[in-house]
Parts: sequence; structure tokens; C-alpha cells
Amino acid sequence: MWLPHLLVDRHPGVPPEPSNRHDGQVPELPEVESVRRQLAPRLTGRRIIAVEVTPQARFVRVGECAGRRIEAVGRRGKYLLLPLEGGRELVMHLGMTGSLRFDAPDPYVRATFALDQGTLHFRDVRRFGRLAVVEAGDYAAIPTLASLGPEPLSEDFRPEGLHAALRRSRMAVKPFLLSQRPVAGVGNIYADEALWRARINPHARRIGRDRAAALWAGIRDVLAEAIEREGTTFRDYRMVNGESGRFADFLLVYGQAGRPCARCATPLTKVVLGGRGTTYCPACQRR
DNA sequence: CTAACTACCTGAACGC
DNA sequence: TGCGTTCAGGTAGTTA
Repeated sequence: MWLPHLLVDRHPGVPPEPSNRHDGQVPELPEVESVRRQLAPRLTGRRIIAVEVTPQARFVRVGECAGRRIEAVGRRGKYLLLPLEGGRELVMHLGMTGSLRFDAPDPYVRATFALDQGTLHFRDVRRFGRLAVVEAGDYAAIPTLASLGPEPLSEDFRPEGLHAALRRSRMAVKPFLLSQRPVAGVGNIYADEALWRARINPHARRIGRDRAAALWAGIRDVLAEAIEREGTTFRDYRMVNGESGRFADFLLVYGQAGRPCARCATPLTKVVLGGRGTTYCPACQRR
């Protein structure tokens, strides 16, 4: 299970596990939102004194953070957006293995922000995460963010709008969702979960109004429930009870290939679609 | 412009 | 036991 490691160091002096598969659920919108909620009280109003980064192409103009105060901690889709004083904005994407931590650094820390109160580390085993400082609101250098769809839990995301977007696209529905254009923040895990809830085959290219509305509801419901579960996870985590909480049985499709569908008991099928592992029920998600 | 494809990156799991 | 191969996946850049 993936946990945002934002709490104080539980095991001082003990190196963290280098694992990146089983310690990590890839952060999608609910995980990034949970990170945002934990970061906001600790970062809002703080001044970045200095920044230290390991040089890599996915870090752009990060040095321009130095000396600036953080005005807010926001989020769009899977991107964290931190407006800085002086008309700049720090954009952070956790990629697949990124986390933001206030505890002790380790060899996987790729960037360190020294604050007027505390130190924030950006840890990222696989280096898929991105950090960039831009002029506030200017996302031209970040194409996915620039053309990002509506926030799924906002009023900007509507069943009719999703239906219209699906009609305009000629892609299969799942890769289209992953493009971030019809809606922001849906990744591989929640795409499979939402399509299962809506009983839509991930290969489908023509989706009517009713099914689009079902997908709209499936996306909103699964993301909202996942955000709630993160809260539960945090509480369990703080209690150090060693259990994975109720998250294990939350995912009904992703990672469940071969196991019976929770609706009809047909074994779930796994295929590769658009280069991504895709699990669905061949019976209740017929084409 | 849209869609399809590939590179990037790393450690775990797997096969022999 | 050891070593080489495969896999996972979000985004950006390139190509058709």
C-alpha cells in the first residue's frame, strides 16, 4: 500500500526499504490530494531558504524557489501547485514513486527544500517525478497540465461534458481517460475501477449518454471514496497497528486478475491496452 | 490537430 | 546461489 510519508521518522537511523513495487501504489488524484492536505498547514506561509537538487532533466528552474514565500498549496489532477511570492509557481508531480517528507533524508532524495521552519525532501526512487518553477499560471512547458480536463469532484465535471468529450475522441475509452483530457487525475488504477463500476469495456469507443453518465458517477464515486480511505489509512498509520487497514479490499478490479468479479463471480481478465495493464470483467463489461 | 508509439527509470520478480 | 530478462507505469517528445 502506498502511504505519503509525511509524518515524523518512525525508525530513526534505520534505512528505508528500497522496494518500489510493494511499498508503492502509484499516486493518483486521491493520494495527491491527501498529500496536499498534509502539506498545506506545514508549508503555507513558509519561506524557502534554499533548494538543493540532483541534476536531472525533469527538474526545471527549481532554483528560482529560493528566497520566496509559499502562498498556498493547491492541486490540479495529479499536480501539486504552490504559488510563490513574486508571481512564480512551483509545480510538483510525484510520478510513480515520488513522496514528500519532513523526516530524515535517504539516498533516494532527489531534491531538498530548506524552509524557515523545517526541511522538505522530495524522494523519488524511479525519478519519474517532475519539479518546475513557472510564471504563475503559465503551464506552456507542462503540456498535460496545460490541457488538463476538469477536476472530477468539481461542478466543472458534468455528465454531458464527459459524454461530449467521449464522442469527440476516437480513442478507446480507457487510454482516453489516462490522457487527462476528459477529466483530471484518473490514472491506471482508478480508470479500471471506474470502468468496472460503470460496466464499460475499456476498449469501447462509442459510449452513449447513459453509459457516459454512469462513467461520470463511477469516476466521482471511486475518487471520493479513495480520498476518504486515505484518511482512514493515515489514522491507522499513526496508530502503528501494522495492518493495512480496509484499503486491501477497496480495489475490486485493479490487481485482481483471475479473481472472481465482485458482481457476477466471473474471473477477471487482464490485457494490455495502450501499453498499460488493464483488468476488467469479461461478462459485465462486455463491448 | 489527433492518435499511436517510444523513451525515460529503477528494483522486484521471474526463469534457468 | 547467481545472473540475465521482464515488468510496472505517467508523462513528454516524436512520428505518421
